[in-house]
Amino acid sequence: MDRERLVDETLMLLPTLMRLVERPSPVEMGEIARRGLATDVQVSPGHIQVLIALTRGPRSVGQLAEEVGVSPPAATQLVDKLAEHGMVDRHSDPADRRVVLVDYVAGMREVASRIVEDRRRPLHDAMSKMTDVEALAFVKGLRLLARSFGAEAGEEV
Amino acid sequence: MDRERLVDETLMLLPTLMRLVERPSPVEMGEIARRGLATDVQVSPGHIQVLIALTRGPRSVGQLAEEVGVSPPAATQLVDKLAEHGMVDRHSDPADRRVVLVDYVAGMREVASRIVEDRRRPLHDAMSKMTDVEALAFVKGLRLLARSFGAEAGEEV
DNA sequence: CAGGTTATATAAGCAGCTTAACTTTGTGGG
DNA sequence: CCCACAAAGTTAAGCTGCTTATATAACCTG
Repeated sequence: MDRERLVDETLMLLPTLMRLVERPSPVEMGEIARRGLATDVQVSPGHIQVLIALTRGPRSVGQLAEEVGVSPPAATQLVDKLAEHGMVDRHSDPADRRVVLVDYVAGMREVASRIVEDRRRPLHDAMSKMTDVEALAFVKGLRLLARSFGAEAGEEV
Repeated sequence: MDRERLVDETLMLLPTLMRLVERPSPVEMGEIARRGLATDVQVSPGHIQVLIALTRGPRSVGQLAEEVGVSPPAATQLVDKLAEHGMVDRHSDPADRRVVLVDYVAGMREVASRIVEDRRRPLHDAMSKMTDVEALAFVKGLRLLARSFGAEAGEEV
């Protein structure tokens, strides 16, 4: 099989895809607005990643940075913005007061889930056109790529 | 099967992957340096996309913008930088002098191919761990996602 | 309790994109 | 024939999301 062509097609598709994903969609703003929050919110992929990570429980800023794959200052920034809009809260870990634990503001878990849902939709649509085997292979591919590029970038494991 | 989990994992993986892909890798610079060109070159995913697109023949700036999935000014910028480093050339289309045709500078086709090769490597490594079926499913998934997100972003077809 | 390390935050700066406005070239009806 | 409009590209201005370097506070160890 001609893998070279697949590789090149991936090199063409991946950046284009990410530009589309990054393109601000006004949908979430409406969703937030309906809750009486600020209407000019831009929800970036990074914010979505944080919201998803938090569904699995509170996280320190450092853990978020690692899970999302950004530097600690970038994680601080992501949390700043989400906190600014009342989505999440910071409180320092009683066990280690250097650590800042981030969690949903009470009642915002559901709002977050709706915001994430909006992001999920196009992805869901795309996946509905794949078989189970294809969907699994796709995600497996993403995992392999992330690992491979991570190694290239000198990621310590 | 639990598609929701796959969707969420994709939402977590995709942005992380793109950050890794965007991370400047010093490899290409070395490659370029060996040819006597400037050593401080940063080759972004967008530049790689242009270089790949040009392997299929000369392209107008507008065509490049469309293939790469960016606005015309962004395409101009990409071409600017590649031209600055002597990789590509502009000449106006004799048939329509508004059109600017972009093509490799003589002899740079091979250099470009080496630069792209460096980008290909981690991708190639990752794909070598997939079966043929998986690799095809992966690329098919990327295509579906690009289409789906493109539709969401109001892409005219 | 001094000195080093760790977790987060602040500051400064850069790359890549966007929209808006401008220039040049092509086109089609009066 | 020419004038108004459309199209291709560029220039300008501005924003976002990241990075590294630096600062601050808390923890830990001899």
